Amino acid sequence: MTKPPPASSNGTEQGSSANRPPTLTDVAREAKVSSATVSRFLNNPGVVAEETGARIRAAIELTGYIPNALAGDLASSKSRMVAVLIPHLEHSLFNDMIERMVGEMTASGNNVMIGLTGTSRDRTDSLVRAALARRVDAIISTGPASEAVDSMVARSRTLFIQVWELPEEPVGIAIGFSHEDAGRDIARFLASRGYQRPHLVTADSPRAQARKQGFFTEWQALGHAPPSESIVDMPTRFGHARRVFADIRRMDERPDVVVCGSDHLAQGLIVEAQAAGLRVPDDLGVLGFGNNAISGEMRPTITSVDVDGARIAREVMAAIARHQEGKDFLSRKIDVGFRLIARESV
Amino acid sequence: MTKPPPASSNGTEQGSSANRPPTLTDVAREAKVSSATVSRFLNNPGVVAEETGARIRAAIELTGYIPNALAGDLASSKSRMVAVLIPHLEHSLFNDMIERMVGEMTASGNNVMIGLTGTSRDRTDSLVRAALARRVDAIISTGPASEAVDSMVARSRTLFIQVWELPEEPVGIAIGFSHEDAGRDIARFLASRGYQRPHLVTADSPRAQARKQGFFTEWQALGHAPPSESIVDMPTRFGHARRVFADIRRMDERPDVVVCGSDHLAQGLIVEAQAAGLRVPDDLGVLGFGNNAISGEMRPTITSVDVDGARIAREVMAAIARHQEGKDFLSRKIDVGFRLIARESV
DNA sequence: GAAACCGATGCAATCGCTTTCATCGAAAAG
DNA sequence: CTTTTCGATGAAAGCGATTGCATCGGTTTC
Repeated sequence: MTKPPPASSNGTEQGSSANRPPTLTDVAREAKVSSATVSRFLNNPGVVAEETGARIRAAIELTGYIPNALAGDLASSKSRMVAVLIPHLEHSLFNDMIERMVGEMTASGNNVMIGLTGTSRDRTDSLVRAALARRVDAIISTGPASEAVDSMVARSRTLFIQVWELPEEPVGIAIGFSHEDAGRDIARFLASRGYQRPHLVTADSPRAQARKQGFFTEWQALGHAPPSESIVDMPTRFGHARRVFADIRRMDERPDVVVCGSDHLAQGLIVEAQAAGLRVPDDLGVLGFGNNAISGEMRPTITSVDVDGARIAREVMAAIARHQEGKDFLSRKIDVGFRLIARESV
Repeated sequence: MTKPPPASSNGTEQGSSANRPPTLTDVAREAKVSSATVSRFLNNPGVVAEETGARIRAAIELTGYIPNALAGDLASSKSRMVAVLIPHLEHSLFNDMIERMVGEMTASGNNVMIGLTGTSRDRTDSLVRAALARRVDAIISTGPASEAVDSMVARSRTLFIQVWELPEEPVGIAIGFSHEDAGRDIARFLASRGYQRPHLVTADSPRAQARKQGFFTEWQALGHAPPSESIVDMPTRFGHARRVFADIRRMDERPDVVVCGSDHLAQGLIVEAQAAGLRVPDDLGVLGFGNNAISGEMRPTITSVDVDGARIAREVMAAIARHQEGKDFLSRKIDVGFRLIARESV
């Protein structure tokens, strides 16, 4: 339907329909109002008179005007844009959360700039810098940045939201849960199921380490010997399963359950175990993390730890909204908790 | 290391260290040069004298200056930012490609705005609009937009790159391959393996339909009866497997191979088949699409169609570079092809 | 009927950079 | 020794919006 004719028209004196894209002023001229009014119409239609609005709408249609957000953001010194920083896109535990956030942000007229930090601190730093340079309204990150950047962020008006984690003293605010508690609960759960020799697969990430820590402590507090362990690189993924399974088969005292850092890895282990003729969970239990959609659909279904990505997304949105209204935060840490979901694989 | 002291300093007359973030001018004053020089230093260090550069660097350090990209982009009317539009983040065939693109873009100082279009044309349109409003250098999309938007894009200076597809007349340029050819090759391949009754799982997307079309045509040209089919919603994912497998079991003439729209679905089918006691590929072949990392790691490994995501990413980067230099394109369509990778599952 | 108010709009000053053009001293060319 | 050339810098005009303040009819209010 929208089918703007060839730009030009019965424009006033200046035949300004050159080649450059139409500006607010062009629209204003066309609608015979000031550019201020057009701006108001665009940002707050309520304040302009019905009939004027109609004229402006027509002028926009006619000229094929597209607002220049760069100029608008500069003038208003806000960007309607948030940055999301995650380590990876493939094999990410966060995709579900991100997908929801992006959806909600977009729906509320914000845009999302995405940055992949990898595991390098430097990349994170430079991405934070880029985000600050764009004057984003908020930076959502799964990890902390360096101290240098922390202070940059602190000095700026930007809200820094760390998700999936609850550091002692967050730079901005944190929305997440205690990975140590998660590790502890997993230990208790496995103990309650009568498992004797868990094998931990941990990646070299702060979060994974915290879970491991929680697990170790509790497991030993429950009177067991320390569990065995495999280390994998980040991110924890399906493909790691072969090596991990090989590790296990090589051990003298075979583990009776494997605690994985992600559901994808858990899935991989199930596949490996089955390929080797083992039954899950009878011969080997497998526990995932993150409660990805697949865990409910795998055979056997995977026991996992659920983190409410939707809740995190909502809290993030709420935090941004509060921040934009200039309100303060009741608490700088929001614990969204986690839930161990018992299914068939353990 | 970077540890900017409390902003203020022995600044000249104006004690302008108020509360607002430092600007170019602040840095300039501090370094006793004009703001133009600081700007030059930032964008093209080569043109400023060694010693001046040092002073500026120091001033930046001292003030904790972060350039305002909004202002910069407005002034130079380019944004060093590209938009990437994909249907979903979870279960996306494109993640690998996107990850590479984001990596390369970031490395070359560009930022990436990500948009999730879902399957709605409207969402796509409004995201394109948002991208144009931000005056992105390029919009990379896996699908076309509406006509209305097409003309907006055409009118703008923005490069529109459609990936993973090769439409007759791309709006901007297209980097992809023929899905119809892929379907055809799959048909030939299965025929050459002696399969008789393929079952197609297709989603209601143009690309999936094109592949199906190619498959149907070739399969029948080879003298076979039309294959059976299951329809699933987008995106094609692991979880669809249960229903699809149930479909198959219910059929009178059981298929001997299932052609899936993604490796995740293929994985799901293998899991279902095995859970039902079937052996893959002996009792049932399974063919994936996209050559995700898992396909080489599954048991059995999954025969799939590989699309060179890295190549697409490179071509995209090259196209953007060419476009930024104002050069024209030799061709508006770049065929990156595809490769059928035979593994164990078929 | 004058004062106060109000909704709708215009004027013009920003926002923080980039970039053209001009300037200026020093080195190279004549 | 003058004239060019050149490298380094400054002055200032935008870039395209937003927004505080002023204006101006027309209502209300008393």
